Amino acid sequence: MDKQTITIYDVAREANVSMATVSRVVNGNPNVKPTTRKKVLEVIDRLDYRPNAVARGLASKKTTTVGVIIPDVSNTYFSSLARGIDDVATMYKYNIILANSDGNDQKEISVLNTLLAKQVDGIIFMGHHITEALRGEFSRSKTPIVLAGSIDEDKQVGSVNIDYEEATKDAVRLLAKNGNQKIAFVSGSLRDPINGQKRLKGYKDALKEANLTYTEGLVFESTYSYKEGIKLAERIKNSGATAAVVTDDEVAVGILNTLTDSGVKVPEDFELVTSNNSLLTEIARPQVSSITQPLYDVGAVSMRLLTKLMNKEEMEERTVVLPYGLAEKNSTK
Amino acid sequence: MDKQTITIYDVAREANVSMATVSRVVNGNPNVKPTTRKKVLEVIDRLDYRPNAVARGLASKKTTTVGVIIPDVSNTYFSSLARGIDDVATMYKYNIILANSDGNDQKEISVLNTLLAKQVDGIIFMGHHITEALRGEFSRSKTPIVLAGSIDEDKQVGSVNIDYEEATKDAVRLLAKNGNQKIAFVSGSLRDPINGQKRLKGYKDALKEANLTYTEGLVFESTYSYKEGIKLAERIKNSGATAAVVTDDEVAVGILNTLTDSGVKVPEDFELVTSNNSLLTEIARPQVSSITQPLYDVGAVSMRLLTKLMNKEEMEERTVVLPYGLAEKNSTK
DNA sequence: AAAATAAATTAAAACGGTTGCAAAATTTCC
DNA sequence: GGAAATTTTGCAACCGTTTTAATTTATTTT
Repeated sequence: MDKQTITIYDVAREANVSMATVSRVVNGNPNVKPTTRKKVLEVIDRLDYRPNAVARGLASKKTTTVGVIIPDVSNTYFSSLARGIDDVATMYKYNIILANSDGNDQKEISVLNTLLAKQVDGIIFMGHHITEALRGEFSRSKTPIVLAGSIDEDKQVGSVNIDYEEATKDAVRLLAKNGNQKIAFVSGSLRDPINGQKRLKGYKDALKEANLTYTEGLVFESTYSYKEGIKLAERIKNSGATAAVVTDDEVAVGILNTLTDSGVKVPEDFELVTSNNSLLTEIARPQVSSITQPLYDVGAVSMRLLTKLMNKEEMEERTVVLPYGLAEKNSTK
Repeated sequence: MDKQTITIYDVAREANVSMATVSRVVNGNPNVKPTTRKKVLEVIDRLDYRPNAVARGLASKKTTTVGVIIPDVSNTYFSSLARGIDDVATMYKYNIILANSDGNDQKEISVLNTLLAKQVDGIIFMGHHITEALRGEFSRSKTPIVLAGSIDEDKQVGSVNIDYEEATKDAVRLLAKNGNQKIAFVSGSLRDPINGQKRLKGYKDALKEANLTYTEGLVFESTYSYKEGIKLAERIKNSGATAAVVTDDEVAVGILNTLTDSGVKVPEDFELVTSNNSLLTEIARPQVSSITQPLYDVGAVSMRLLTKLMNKEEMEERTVVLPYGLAEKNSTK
């Protein structure tokens, strides 16, 4: 009953050659006489033969598939990276298996293992905090791995990021220059080294530079959501801060809208700089000044780097740092 | 040099059983004596054996992988669907290969073919307009396919959607009820049957119902982007419309912000209803009334439907229509 | 306790390709 | 025209599982 699938063997028979020759034709191997190639191609076309990628994968030990571990595709930050990843993957004839982890330590490990079981040729990992266990899995596996928009001290794997520390510093500098004495730092989990180490350090350093004192009371940790921003607004206002650097656009806009709705004038009474320069910053009124990150490129470059690792190409540096910018809009003076 | 991979054969040898028995243990086949099972599991654990999914796929003709064709992951509408798809996929032990098509006819076909070559067990397709060529590929392949948030007359494949026609009708009814005589219809490409057939029909029907006349001058076709909304605002205003149903939130907010910035009072002078109820509708000021669609669920249900098709379960209906709602916020009176 | 039945296990054939090596065919060179 | 060199081709092992049919072992039945 099954519309039986036609195999390389069928093609070989019809074309009066061996499977080996068909395989060579399919793989563009040059050691085939032009006339033979033509004959085989005709049969392939006539039978509408399509090589079974699974069988190929088994025989060649290459699946032309890479695994992508992502906290949440429906989050624009990550989906922008994902888009960059897929575009470059496609360019190099790879497909991506996309797996959401919710940034959950357990899921990250289990998903990593299923990806390895599926024999992906490489892995791109996006996450917040890399646990010791995960790091262990990373080094155990001989499959190349690249971190995209995620950092880890252990430089065993490749990674692509921007200089979060300097970027945050620039943002705080701007706020300090504008005369703010109390600048809040509103970030996601400080467990994420991007926040807890890089950005926080940038914040502290910039304060010091401006002769401002660091107080824990001005540091706010939150989850990434608009609602969280709304909740936070009151507390930030009460802290006496007159400005804030925020690491997430949703949170930033939540704060902005809440303050504005309660009569606070932005930027006159309160200044705000956020970090991802997403569409939200354009839509909000006033528009929100923001650090700009080349998200798509971070993804694209990660995948490019991964292709090099998969090809075992020699390379200078596997830790890439992309340039960032600062877009001054209307939430800063 | 290669940390050589350990195979089912190694486990068999170490455990003094045949590969077949190991295979049964791994697959939870009950026909294994408990003591044997235990012995094998110990060896598996000791050797840290992990079944090669590619070999399994070849032997069993099942890859526990489904292909997902998506116009653009970085678009929140689709990434919401994608998230629902992946969650249910994970629940049923499937992984997804995600491939962006940009809604491009050519890419859709080529991507479909590589997914089939990779022997995915099923496919979820999201797209705007299904060409004859694509439909041909669909029916040629015996791999189950489900359309998510996409429609096609040809009911050969499964699909999950909301009733776009009724939803649009409801939105227009609301605007008509509020006294608007000239209601604009701002949609994406009319080539997409969701717009060109369903929604447009709902729009026309509602107009008729309210004794309003349909004019082409009030129909605006645009691409889905904030910028496009900005451009459109002026034209819409000049059309004499005092209200609009918009099919995309970015476009809607673009229109809203532009009108507001130019002094038009919303909802007093102009009313607006959009269609996806994304975060943008909350962030914009005033907040935008919107049709509500269970995007995550559309994805989730699509995947659930696909699992049934992959299992060859008998079922009544493979065309699922999920409920929608209408959230009245501040862009309508 | 032998015969019949059921349960557990094994051997070996797929699954559909790739690839190293040897053989065959072709071309080159004197 | 024939040996040597080169290009094409085919053979067959291999990739790591699943799965069927056959065999062995254990359990019931009488």
